[in-house]
Order: sequence, then C-alpha cells, then structure tokens
Amino acid sequence: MANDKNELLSKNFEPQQVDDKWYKHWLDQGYFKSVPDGREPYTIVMPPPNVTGVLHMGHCLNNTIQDILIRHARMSGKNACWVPGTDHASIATEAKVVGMLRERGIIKSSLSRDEFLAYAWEWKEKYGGIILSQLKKLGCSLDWDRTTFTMDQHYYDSVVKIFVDLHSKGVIYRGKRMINWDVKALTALSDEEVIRKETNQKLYYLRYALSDGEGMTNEEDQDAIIIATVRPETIMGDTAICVNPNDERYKHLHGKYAIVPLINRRIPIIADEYVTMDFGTGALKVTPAHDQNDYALGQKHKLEVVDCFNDDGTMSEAAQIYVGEDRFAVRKKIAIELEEKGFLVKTDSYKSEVGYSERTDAVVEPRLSMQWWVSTEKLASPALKAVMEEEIKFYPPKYRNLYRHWMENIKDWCISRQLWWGQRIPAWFDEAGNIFVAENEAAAQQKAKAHHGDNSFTLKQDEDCLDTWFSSWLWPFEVFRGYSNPGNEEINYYYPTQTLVTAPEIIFFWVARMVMAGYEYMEAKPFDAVYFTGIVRDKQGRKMSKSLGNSPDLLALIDLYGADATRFGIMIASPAGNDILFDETALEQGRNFNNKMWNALKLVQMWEDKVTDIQATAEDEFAMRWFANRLAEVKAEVAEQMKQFKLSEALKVIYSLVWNDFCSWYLEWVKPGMEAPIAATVLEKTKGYYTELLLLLHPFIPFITEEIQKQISPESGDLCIAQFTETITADKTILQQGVLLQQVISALRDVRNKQQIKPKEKIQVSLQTTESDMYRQISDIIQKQTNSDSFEFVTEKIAGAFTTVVGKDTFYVAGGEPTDSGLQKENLEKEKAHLMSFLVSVNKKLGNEKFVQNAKPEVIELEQKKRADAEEKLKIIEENLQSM
RNA sequence: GGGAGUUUAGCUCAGUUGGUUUAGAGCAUCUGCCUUACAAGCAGAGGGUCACAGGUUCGACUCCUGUAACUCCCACCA
Repeated sequence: MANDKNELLSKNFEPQQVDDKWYKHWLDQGYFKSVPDGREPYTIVMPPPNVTGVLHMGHCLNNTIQDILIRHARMSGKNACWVPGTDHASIATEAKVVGMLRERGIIKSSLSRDEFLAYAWEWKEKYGGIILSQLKKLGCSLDWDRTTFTMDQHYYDSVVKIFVDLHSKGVIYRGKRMINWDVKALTALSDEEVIRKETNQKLYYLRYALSDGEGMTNEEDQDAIIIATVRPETIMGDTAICVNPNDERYKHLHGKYAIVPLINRRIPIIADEYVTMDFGTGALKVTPAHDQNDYALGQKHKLEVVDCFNDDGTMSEAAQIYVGEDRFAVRKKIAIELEEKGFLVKTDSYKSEVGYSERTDAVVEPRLSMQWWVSTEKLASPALKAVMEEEIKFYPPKYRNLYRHWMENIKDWCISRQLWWGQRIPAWFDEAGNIFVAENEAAAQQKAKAHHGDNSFTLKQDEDCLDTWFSSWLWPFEVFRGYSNPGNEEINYYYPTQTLVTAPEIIFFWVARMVMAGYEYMEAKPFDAVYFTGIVRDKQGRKMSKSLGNSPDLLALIDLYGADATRFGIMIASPAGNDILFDETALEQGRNFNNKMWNALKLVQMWEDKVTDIQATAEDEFAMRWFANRLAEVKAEVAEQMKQFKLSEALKVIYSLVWNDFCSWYLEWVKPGMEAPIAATVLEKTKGYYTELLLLLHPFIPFITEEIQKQISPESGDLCIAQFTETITADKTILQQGVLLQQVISALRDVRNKQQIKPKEKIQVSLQTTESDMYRQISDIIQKQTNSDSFEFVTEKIAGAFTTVVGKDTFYVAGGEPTDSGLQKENLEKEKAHLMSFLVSVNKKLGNEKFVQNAKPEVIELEQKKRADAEEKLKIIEENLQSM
C-alpha cells in the first residue's frame, strides 16, 4: 500500500490523496465488522439521524466522538461494535414527501394511504442513505452490515408488539385531552415537540356588553365588562367570562351574563380564584376549546365547548364569521372590525411565550382531541433510579439533575400522530366504537369475534401512526433483534451497550425513554454511560441554523482541510457537555498539525540514507531515554483522560507531545549534523517512538496516522487494528533533567535575543555549576541547540559575558557585540525582586506558629525546601550583581 | 415563577479531596529569523489583584453566604 520509500514526498500532507484509499482498505479488510467472540465487547449504537437529514456540524462532532471511542476500544483489545442506522422521523419525513409531491403537482389528500406510502418509500430509498455515506468521509469505523432503519420489518413489528403489550398491561390508553396541535402537519404533538419562544404580541382590551337577561346589547360603558386577550380571533369560542371571587370591582356581576361581540352570544360571568386580579382588567374570557387553562376552568364550571377552528387553523363553521379564513389573518381583520364597531378599548404591546412546532415551526394550537397515551409513572421509576444510583453514568454529571427533575415530574406521553409515515397504530374499531388492540388484523378479528360472539361486525384500523420516539426508544436492543428474537447470541453479547453519545437536547425525547424501555423489555440498562456533547455554535455563539446561514458545508470543509483536520478542529476545544464555538481556524490548526507530522516524517526518512553502524552518543542516549520516559508519562495521562471521557484534553496533551516534545526537542536533539551519519539504533528508536505517537493519535486522526505509519515502516500491520503498547512507569529524574535542559536552552536563546546576536553568529558558553557531571552528558545538545562553538566549566565570572542564572547554575554567554551591562543588570534585578517577595511570603508562612502546628509535615518540608532553594538562588544572583 | 449551570490571560478552556517554587495550555498578539523536515514554519517574549463583597481557615481559584451578569431547562397568568 505504501509509497516506495525513496519516492519524494510532497511538500505538505495531501489528505485528498490518502483518505479514500485507507477507508477503502479498512473496509476491504473487514476491520469494522464485529461478531461476538471471547473478547470483551465495546458497543455503541449511533443515534440514528433522520432519513431527511444531511450531515451538519452536530453530526460531525457527535460521530467523531463516537469514532474516537470505538477506535480507542478496538486498539485496547476490545471487540468494538458501532451500529449505524437511520430514523424514519415521521413528521419531518412526511413533510418532505408532501413537499416533493406538491412540486410534482400532487396533493396528499388526493392519494390513498398506500399510494402515499409508496412515494414515501421511494423518497427514503433515494435520499435516506446520503447521511450515512457522508459519514464514511469522516472516517467513521461503523459496522455497515448492521445498518438498521426504524421501519425495517423486524423493527416495525417490534414496535407494534410493544404497543400491544403495553396496552394489555394498561400502560397505553386512549383519552380525550388537550393536546398540542400542529396546524401545518395536521397532527398532535407531544409536549416535548413544542418549542416555547418569547414572542411580541398585542394585548387587546375588549368590551363585552352586559346582558339584561334578554340577550340585548347595552351600549353604555358602565354596563360592560372589559377583558384582555392576545387572541381576539377566539372570542367566538368564548363560553364564559371569569373574574376572581375576591375582586370587589366585579362582585356585583357574579352570575350575570355578558354578550360576545360580533356574534352576540350570551355567556355567563363566573368567579374562580384562578384569575389574577392585577393582570389585564382582572376579567378573563374563557375559551375552553383553545386553551389548556380555559379547558380546565370549563370542566370545573361545566361550560360549553365551542371549537372555532378547523384542523388547519382556519375558522370553522362554529365560529360563525370569517369561516375558512386563517387564524392569523382573522386576528388582524377582527381587530379592525372590533374597533370599528366600538368594542376595542385599547391595545398594549405584550411579550409572552408562544408554543411553536419543533418540526414545522407553526404556532401550536391547543386542541381537545382523542389520542393514545403512554402512562409513564411506572416506567419512570426504575429509569430514574438507574441514573441517580449511577448504574448509568452521565458525562458531564450535571445532567443528572436535569434528568431527575424531568423524571420526577413526568407526564403522560401522547404517542399518536395523525400521519401515515410510521408504524400504524395496531388498533381496530368496530361500528359500535369498540376497540381491539392486536398485533395484526387477524388477531384483532379474533378478539372482536370473541367479544361479539359472531361475525356481525366490520373492523377498521386506526388511521394514525405512532410518534417516532415510540420506535427509537427500542434502538439499543432492537438493532440486535433483542425484542423480535429474544435471547439471541448477539443481544446477549452486545447488550447493555457501553456508551451513548448524544446531545442534551434529546435527553427527554430519547435518552430517558430508552432507559425506560431497556428496563421494561431487557430488564437491564441500555448503556453504561451517556456522553453528552455540546451544541455546535458559530464563532459569535449563535446556534447554527439554515436561516442564519451560519452553518458551514461540512463536506466542503473535509475537501478543503481533509477529514483528519476536520476531526481535529472540532475536537480540540470541545469538552463533554460544553457548547463548542466553531471556528475555521481550528481546522487550520488541524491542517498545520498534519503538516508538522508530515514534515517530521520527511526528516526521519532523510535519515534512512545516513544510517551507519556507529554507536549512539551519550547525548543520543540521553535524548532517547528522556523521550521514552516523557512518552510513558503522557501515555498514562491520556489513558486516565480517556477513562473520564476527557477527549479534548487527551488530544491536546498528545498534540503538545508531538509538536513540542517530539518535534521541537527530541528530533532536534538527535538530529545529525549536515554531513554527519546517524546511528542505526537512534533511527530505529526514533521510528519506534513515532509509531507510538501514531498509535496514540490514530483514534483522533485515523487517516494521516495510517499513512505515516506505512511510510516509516511499510511492512508493519495496519494501525487501524493495532493494539496499544504497555506503559512503563516514567522515571522522574530523567524527566526533570529534560526540563532543565530545555530551560537552559531557552535561557541561552533568550540571551541571544536580548543581546541581538544574529542566529548564525556563534556564541561561547561558560557554566558555573556544582552538577558538572550531569551537564557533561548534555553539553553537545546545548551547543547544537544554541549554536555555540564552545562550552566550558568555570569557577568565576567571565568578564564581558552576559550572565544568566538557571536553577542554581550560572551561565556566561559571550559573543556578538560587547555586553550591555545595564540590560543584564536589569534582568537580574528583576529576578532578585521576584525572589525576595517570594521569600517574604514563604517566610511569613514558616514563621506562623499555627501553620507549623497544623500543616501536614510534607507541606512544611516543601515550604522549607522552597525557602532553601530561593535563598540559594538569591545568593547566586546577588554575587553576580555585586561583580557588575 | 421554579430549578440547574457558568463567570480564571484578547479568545476557547484546564486547574482532581483547600498547601506542588506566590495560577497552566492552545489560539491570537509582539520581537527576531526564508537556520537544507516544516514561513501552514522556527526561536523568544509580553499578558491574569482567578466576576464582586463578605466569611471559615495557619493557608482559598478551590469550601460557605450574599450580590451581579450570562446560559440552559421546566412552568397554564389571559
């Protein structure tokens, strides 16, 4: 697969040349396929995107995280299984299909159910797979053979069976209630599908004349009652006016009647404490058909219900006027008419929360209607317990509170939708309105026959279908046919799954319900952990949306930067649960990182031509020992972070290890001179370290790591299925020596900068230290890294040289123009001042009797060491200052 | 109206049970470099009274109380 070793590598990494090649290779090798075996499983079921969807930044984040977890598990000896799929998304898809038909000049109502469904399936086959194929571009290591759709036959059947089962248990029932009605989609919505938005409205003050008992209007104002409403178009549905019984202004009106303007309906004036006296006029028009509260009031006071709207939000016959016109058009018109006829007293501007349909963005109409419901109380209790007792862990844990709050206040779930695309409700009615719930028509017939004792009936199936979430809550087990084929090998092996990665927005829609279904049907949790991603926002923190046009084209980004850079960019700053502010510069950072690694590869490959069997130098040995330990240290750190799902942090740490420790320090330390050879052992070790880095990075940026691995070692196996190596315990001493070396190099380079010594100009370094043995093994590195042509140990100050102190060692740098003693004096004075004030604070601490009494011995010891170190260093600096 | 969360360098965030050389990283900024792996780069530097006010403690970014700002969730004031 890999290029020939001697082939010239391109200047920069070109993802377009390698991404597809490797994805195809991994697929051909079947690396993403999982079958149950002796290994421990690591299972993730992908949150199935809507068939209507196209890949957006949210999917990118979500699936990148899942792929990182899955690849990390695969490389950790686990049997990794990641299941893809799509959701039929009843409302959203039906809306798309209706739209498509409209473009072709077909109206839905002119089609039979079967004809419509044929179009819907056609649409699904054509567009439904796009989003999954886009995930391949991202590098997602999904087990494609397991791809599941929520309307696959086994899945559809399971949904229906579960409906029947819950109905037989009395958990599912039918009831007439106030529901949220979507006038665009013409269906009921669950409470969760309603988005409340603060909306500017007008509050209309309307004058309702008081009735003399004969239904006559009286034109005098004192004989009227004024109400405030934001919905003047519903006055035709008014069946009472309500005031607070304690409201002195209206006490004389209790039991009297008022006249609804325009239609002259006579309605009673009732009293109820529900009404707030200081809102509006303290008098409320009661419209039981169009408001939840009014409905409750109506029930209590046995009021008539007048529904003045049609399904689609136009005025109904019952409204008497404006029949067939849209509710919002009528609102404007009726206000004018009311004003003209003297019923409108005034208007105020007013802000309130209005419910919008999540799917169609239509203003939701509260409506009384017969629907199917899931009683959630019993299902909720084990589901609440599992999260509270951390049998299921949430990352970040703050979402436990949110979950608890919802579960403790859970309401029944409206599951019927007046749509065709979805699982049809398995309930049949006879002419008398008896309901028979059964898996299929034959079974319903049997039930009906048993009920009637003969065949004197015809059955008609409920026209409605089920809420999408009533199918997606089975996802974690039915993708393994855990319900349709209970106890099969796969469900036993893969369930419970390990991690669910999803957005907090669907914690109620989906997460909570999967937990309920898991306990109800598998008698076990669906997953061990839930990782909540944040919301992807734009640079200014706004949500990405089509209307704002701030949602970047993901595929274009992948084309431009490559999949790895895209994954890097989205992951580098997105801790669990935090919203991420998407900024294209992060992708640039990812691309730059790829180039950095690519160039390191080029460097190492150049060394191939310089190999000899010479011995590694002491400096090489030091560099290698240091890097091996540094690598060990980071590996341990990364392992810990992965365990805690700190993916962003892990990536940052590896990034820094590669760029700073490996490229900036290690490679420079072992780099041979221009014409000099390199020891074979050094090259081999270096390639080994590089491979270790690639292993760590592979879950994050799979393509380039696979490519580089093949470049440095064409015979090696594929990184995709490679296993992480064991971690040794890092040696603290060598790590500290490494840090010291870096500090020395930086300090000397700083002197060069401050003295304005040109990079090409050599410097001469002298060192006054008590650790000359240690420095002897790294002196060549220091010289190489600071471009100095001499390095000597001395016992006193070098005249005319620039003095700088690192730790307890004093360096004298000569070279370039004569030293500016003012500058170096200033430098040392600054450091002196810093040490002095530091000493003051340490001394204060150590001088405090209570501190010495109460603090832990190791803390006191540390403070004493701090003091000793600071004093020693201060002494060195003062000596240097004196000799200036 | 109720609940939760956030507030640390210009930006995005780390900071584990209070003590780790008087707060770390990346990006951005500034200075000097086209040094043959890399200018999409290299080297170096600057930048924070840890939102504010109290309290507990020998010691607070870390614990407690209050205040402010922002974010999210839930909720039937027309």
